[in-house]
Amino acid sequence: MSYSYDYPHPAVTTDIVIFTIRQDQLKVLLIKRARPPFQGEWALPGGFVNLDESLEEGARRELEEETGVSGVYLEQLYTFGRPDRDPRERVITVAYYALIPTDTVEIRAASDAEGVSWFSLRELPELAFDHKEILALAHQRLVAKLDYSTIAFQFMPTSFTLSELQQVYELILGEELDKRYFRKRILSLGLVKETGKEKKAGAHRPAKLYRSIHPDRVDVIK
Amino acid sequence: MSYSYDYPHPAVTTDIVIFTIRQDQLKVLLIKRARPPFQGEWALPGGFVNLDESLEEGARRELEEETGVSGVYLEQLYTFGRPDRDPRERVITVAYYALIPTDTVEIRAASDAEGVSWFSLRELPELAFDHKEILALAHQRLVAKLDYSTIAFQFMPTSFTLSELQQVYELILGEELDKRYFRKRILSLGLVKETGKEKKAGAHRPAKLYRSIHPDRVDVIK
DNA sequence: GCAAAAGTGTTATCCCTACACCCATGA
DNA sequence: TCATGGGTGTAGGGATAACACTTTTGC
Repeated sequence: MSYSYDYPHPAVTTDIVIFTIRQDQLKVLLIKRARPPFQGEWALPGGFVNLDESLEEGARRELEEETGVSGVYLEQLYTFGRPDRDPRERVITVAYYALIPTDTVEIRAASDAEGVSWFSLRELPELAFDHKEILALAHQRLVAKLDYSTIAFQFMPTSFTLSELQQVYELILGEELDKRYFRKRILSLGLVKETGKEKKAGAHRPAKLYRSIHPDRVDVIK
Repeated sequence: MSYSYDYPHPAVTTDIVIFTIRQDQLKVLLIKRARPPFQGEWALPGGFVNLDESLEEGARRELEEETGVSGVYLEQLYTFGRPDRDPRERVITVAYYALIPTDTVEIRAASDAEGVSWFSLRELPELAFDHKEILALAHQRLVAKLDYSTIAFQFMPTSFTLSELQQVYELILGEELDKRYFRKRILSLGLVKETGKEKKAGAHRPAKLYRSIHPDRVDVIK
């Protein structure tokens, strides 16, 4: 079977930068390429877009194939199309990034052996294609969005404490925040509400649990 | 001549939202489609990406073909890929937006007869494909960037008065700004400098002319 | 001399920041 | 009772917002 066109067509893929927080670090999912080009090197998960699916559907399909996760936050990042970015043929990739909540149970990447693994942004290996550039842009976008949106909530489980949320901000920003100001600011947005439950976590006062008012939405704030 | 692939490939185009300021209005360039689909309807300029050019090169080529203009600000906006957005075949379009300075001499769209024309954002015709959506997103991006970048400078000629710059902000934002605060703020950025020349424009005090320190760059501010 | 846009300072308000102690719990 | 993280208020400083009159020119 072969497909013919009157003029040349590029291939179109989606690549996904999948972020999560594990072990108090911001991590990204990479897969070890099983085939050339760049065989044996680490790369972002991704693949060709089917002709009957939208770009976002393609990205979600790849995301689910690699991690088994669905229904998480996914946003288009940028489209990369340098003519020589893939040695096989002209490949244009529409890059997305996804945020996976911290409690999402055992996603496939748990097993290192399969060639799928979480990497801290501080300890990235060499990456295939222009994936280093894609990852850097995704990270930059994420950091920028912390400032003017509720994107960080997408890393949180259904209910969470304000200290947990603050830790997520601190991890991504790489700096410590003032506890009182952080709490005042988050609560003043009116975008989280108390669940009425508490989280007991050891020999100290239990923390109130909150949940997002719009768990499926990222609000622009400020 | 025909091109064959082992699996189906989409077509990839670039479409460009070309903004300028004319007649005290924010305008966008549209072309009347000469061929089906959507023959006779207005659409954004754009076209297929050549296999040996990058996406941005393709967009600049289209921009120059439609307007004769080169060297202006151009930024990737978003990639649109609904499977049914073009009735002919699967077409994925990488949308860009461009800003053209107000003084750029007679660009081709001047002649309405050729089926190329400037439209005020307030008086848009029906648009082909999903171009209404693309244009709306470009406008939204432009408005957002006014707030935290020097993108408005890209509409200005090489030298300009602060009142002219303020008018551009007011036009795009659709609201009046305080003259003193505006001047203080712009000057405090340190991104414009006096040319030493003045602009005489009628029966009133001449205005100092300024120019951008980085005419080729959009700085993030605040 | 008058009409028209250019140019200029001060004050009040709000928001952000910095900062330290008590509370509830488990061991 | 002690160690641990949860939870709370206030005062000072800096940035923002509001506001009106004088200057320079062409006619």
